[in-house]
Amino acid sequence: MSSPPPFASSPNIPSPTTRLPRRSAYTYKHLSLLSHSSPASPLRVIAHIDLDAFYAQCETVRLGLSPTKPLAVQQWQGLIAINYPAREYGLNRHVTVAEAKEKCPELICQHVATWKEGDTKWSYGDGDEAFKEIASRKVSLDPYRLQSRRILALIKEFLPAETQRVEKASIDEVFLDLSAQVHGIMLERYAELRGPPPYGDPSEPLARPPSTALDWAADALVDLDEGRAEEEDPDWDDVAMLVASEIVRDVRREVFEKLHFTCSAGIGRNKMLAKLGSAHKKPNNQTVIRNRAVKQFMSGFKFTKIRNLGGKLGDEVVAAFNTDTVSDLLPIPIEQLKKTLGDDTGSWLYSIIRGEDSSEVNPRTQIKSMLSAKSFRPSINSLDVASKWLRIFVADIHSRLVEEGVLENKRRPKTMNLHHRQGAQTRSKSAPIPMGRAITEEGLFELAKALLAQVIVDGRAWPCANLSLSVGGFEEGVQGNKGIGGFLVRGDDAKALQNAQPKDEATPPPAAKRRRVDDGGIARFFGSREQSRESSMGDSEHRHTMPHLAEQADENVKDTDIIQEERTHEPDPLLPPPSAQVADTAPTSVTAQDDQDPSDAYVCPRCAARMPFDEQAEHEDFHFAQDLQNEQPTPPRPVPPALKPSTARGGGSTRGKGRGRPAVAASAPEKGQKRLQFS
DNA sequence: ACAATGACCTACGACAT
DNA sequence: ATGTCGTAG
Repeated sequence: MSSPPPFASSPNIPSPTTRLPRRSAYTYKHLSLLSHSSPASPLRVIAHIDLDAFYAQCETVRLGLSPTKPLAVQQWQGLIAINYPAREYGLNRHVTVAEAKEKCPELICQHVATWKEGDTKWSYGDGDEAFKEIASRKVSLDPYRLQSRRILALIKEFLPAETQRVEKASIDEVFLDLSAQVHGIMLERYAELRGPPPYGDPSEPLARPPSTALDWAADALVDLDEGRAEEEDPDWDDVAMLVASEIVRDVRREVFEKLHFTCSAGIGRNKMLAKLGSAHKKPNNQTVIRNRAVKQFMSGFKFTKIRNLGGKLGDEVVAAFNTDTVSDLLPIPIEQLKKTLGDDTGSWLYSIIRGEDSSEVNPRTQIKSMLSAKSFRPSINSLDVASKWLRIFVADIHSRLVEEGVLENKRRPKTMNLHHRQGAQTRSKSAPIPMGRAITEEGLFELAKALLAQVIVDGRAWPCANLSLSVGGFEEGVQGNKGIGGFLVRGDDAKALQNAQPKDEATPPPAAKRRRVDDGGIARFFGSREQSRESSMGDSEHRHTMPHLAEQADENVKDTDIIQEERTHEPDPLLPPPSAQVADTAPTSVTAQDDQDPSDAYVCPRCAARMPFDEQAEHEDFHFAQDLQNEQPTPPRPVPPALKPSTARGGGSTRGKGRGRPAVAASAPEKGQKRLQFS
């Protein structure tokens, strides 16, 4: 327990004077990293927001009920969500409806919406009735997706666009990287943070923040680490947390006032801590895990509560070390973790139980796939019945595609997957969704049937216990998409145009030309017939940005796919802006700021380069980028846990290098890396 | 009172081929 | 590119 606190201002060493240190543990560099939401900034602030009993709240809101009434969401005979008032009665998932009503007679059990064969839309109905018709209905989570979208949209609207970084983590959770916004607010509030670093040296510590107590309002604060006192003066990380906490409170208030949903939130220096924090106090509360409280907070947990340790990997760790608590794991040396779990997983675990997690908030709010599925209670036994379900899946997926903006061609899926299960065996088939033509229900249906046919041909298909259909590989509409994929597609379409002969319009594509029988059969339904029908509906006009020339060109399709996948990663080669040339060649001989500054020029405090004022921002960006490259030869340690127990660990063979994450990750074997970013 | 459970539905990502 | 598996809520 006497391990040194992370930062230099440690009160560990009895200071000769009882006076407080006047310097912050944080530097100008840390502050600058903060403004760029860099995971390397120790000042980083991440929030996790989690809607309280989300499905239940959706129903309460939809029905206009008082949120104090106990309510549960029913699916067939089970309960899949229980609101907090109902939990007071000791209800939990998987009491049956009958048991629940016994414990809480006034409980409202609302059944989820369902699709019924032949329906053009899901609908709400009586729960008993739904259960009777379980064989002909499937549940729809659409109402919840809709609310989820509204909430997400509101949050994105509320946060300043310039600094927002929002990741949709699930239907009822988001991560916010508040670093950049917090940085801006801190500069506004504290003039002492604004200037350039003394001597132009970014490694100079910041001045200490005012030592007045911070006002944490009603936030739940986590207990401090041992040896830390509440009276210990705040540093800038505390200030950053406080500012973030204010933002989160405002977000939550907005969501409540505008949409009537309550949520819980966690605020911490990374995603893992934020996530643990949001679950700490529910409902309708927010928890701040200050850096000075991280150890205390973490040590109380079972590590199986930590993301990625809730499954097989967690079991493996439990088995290997005979404990499920964080605190029991802490004394285990990293070498032993690595030996037992593999290098990557071992060092990832070592960090994560110490509250370190450098994973980034992925600014992504759109879904990547959608799936519609049904488990068959008595299994089904015929193609006929299966086809009927495929119809429903397609209707479901198609209507969701419409909401996704596929009709306006904003985004469209590339592939379709069909999963099939009988008993323990599970099989899946997938196929590309023909490009360049409108996506129609009919087309999707025929494609789905073709996939099912493949499964049946493959082997025994009946009785079938589960079927699911999904579409994925969503691509941006071509407007905003400068990716080479889109470019080549365009080129290919053009080629297709040249090759295509009028014959295609008149006759179905000659089957003889096709090597693969499956392709042919499928593509026909997205072919010219569908196409002409679509265009007559005036749909294709929407896609003017990408000239899908109304040609179907089966033979050419195979040429198109090759490059598709290579959507290159972003790290643009950090080209120094013109004004930075000096910096490149003139090393860090920063010494004298001999700026007798003629007021028409800006002189960079770091490299003494002289430039017009309006190039200053760009130039600073250059240094920032350069710093990133210089100080973290390899990205500090994102090291996602190597999942896949079988391969990642044991053999220690890291030869799977060809795949996985881009470029930089390749330089993984870091020697004597310092990992100084936190200490 | 509470934890652990199992079935279900949806979604994401890694990896093997 | 297709298929399987692990994880999570």
